[in-house]
Amino acid sequence: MTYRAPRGTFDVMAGEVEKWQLMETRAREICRRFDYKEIRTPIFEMTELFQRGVGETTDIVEKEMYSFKDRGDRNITLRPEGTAGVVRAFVQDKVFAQPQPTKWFYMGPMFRYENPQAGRYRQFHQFGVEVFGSVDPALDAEVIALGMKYFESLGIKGARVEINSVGDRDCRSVYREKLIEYLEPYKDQLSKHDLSRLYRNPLRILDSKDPRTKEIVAGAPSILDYLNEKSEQHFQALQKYLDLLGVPYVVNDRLVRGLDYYTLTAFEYMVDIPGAQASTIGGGGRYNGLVEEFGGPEMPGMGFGIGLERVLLALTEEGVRLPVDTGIDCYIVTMGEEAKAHSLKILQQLRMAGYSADRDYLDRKIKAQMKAADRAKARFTAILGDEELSLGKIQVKEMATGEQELVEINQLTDYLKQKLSKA
RNA sequence: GCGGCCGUGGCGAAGUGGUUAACGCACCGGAUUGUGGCUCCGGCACUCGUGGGUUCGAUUCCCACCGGUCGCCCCA
Repeated sequence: MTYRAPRGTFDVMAGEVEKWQLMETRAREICRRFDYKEIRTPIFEMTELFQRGVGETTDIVEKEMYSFKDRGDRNITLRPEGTAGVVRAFVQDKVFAQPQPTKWFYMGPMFRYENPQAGRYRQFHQFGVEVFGSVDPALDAEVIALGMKYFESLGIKGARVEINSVGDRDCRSVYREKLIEYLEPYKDQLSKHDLSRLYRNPLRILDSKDPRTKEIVAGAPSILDYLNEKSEQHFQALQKYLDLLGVPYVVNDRLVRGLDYYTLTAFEYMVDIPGAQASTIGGGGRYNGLVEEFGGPEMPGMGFGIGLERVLLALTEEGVRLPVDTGIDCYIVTMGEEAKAHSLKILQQLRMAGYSADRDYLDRKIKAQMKAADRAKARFTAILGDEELSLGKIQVKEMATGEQELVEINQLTDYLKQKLSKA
């Protein structure tokens, strides 16, 4: 084997691609119902956009970006997540000047330079939504519910959501100080990694996986005790709306997302996937300062990103039924050069009439052609030889029953139409 | 970046320091020169990830590298 797909990437072929189509179809459908329009932004952006947007101290920016210089010496990065580009588009195209809110969804590949494992790839895919222009916590609830309905529509039953509030800039800076104050005495007990985050990004220590750190963090103050009036009200209202919508959720005050831009609401979708320890299949939150950060007006935002590779894992794990290969309507078997040539015309007619049809292109004998018809799961096989051709007729065999009829060639389409509509 | 496991035909998988590298599936052909699914027969790896070493001899032993996979960190 000379070439293979780059590390952390993969090809999707027949048998698997149907699952992807299903995930995409359901996403579009749910977005239509919630009135979200699709937005497509470039797969690469200027590196600085992600540095500013995602945050300098995040793992994504520090060690996971696919960055390079293009021939014009520009610093380019393959998008590691969807929000930054969408916000950039919102500002660049001055969509903020239009009636609000703006409700968008997107779907497509994202890139992160990480070591691949179950449910983690270097090119992975996300379905995400972003809403701009409203601070109404009902919108937070709608976004969260949209994701849950998406999982439901795919037949994933075990999805749940954890929510938290990381407060606004004011209360978060107060909390940040309190947290550092609490952690400082344990300085020498923190793992080197956690220690390195103590002053740069202390909130992230809260969801550290290090066992010792976990013990220490267990006694740390909760951000929920430091929410100011506004943040507290927002969080309470969100919970009320989620209850109203019947969305099951758990409040997790240690939940901190890996991106810096979140304010107020932060949440994660989880589903247990045995085999892979990755239980998070999506996450999101509010980012009320991001539009301004990118040079737009003060304009709130809210959204999520869902990892389709992980949805796929959940789908497979829960044994969700997927669309099956239905096979073609008609396979044309021919004998002789004249018949072979004529079959092209018949094929075209069938196809234009809306039927799926195919024939042999490998000069195979009749037996092998029949075998190919069987493999193509053809419901009917039309057999054309010199005898039939001279009569202007064609043998039509129904594969399931083995019944065969001689039909006028120019009535083949009608014949199939009648037969297929009965099934 | 770190750690475990693995690397034999299109796929799955056995095997051994030494003449022809099992088997199953798939595929191709034939039995049936105009008819699929069943059956039977035949074909299908100048070679065991790559390079180096040990040896009279290596797919089998050792080393390195590459790749895959799972995990850590972190996340989707």
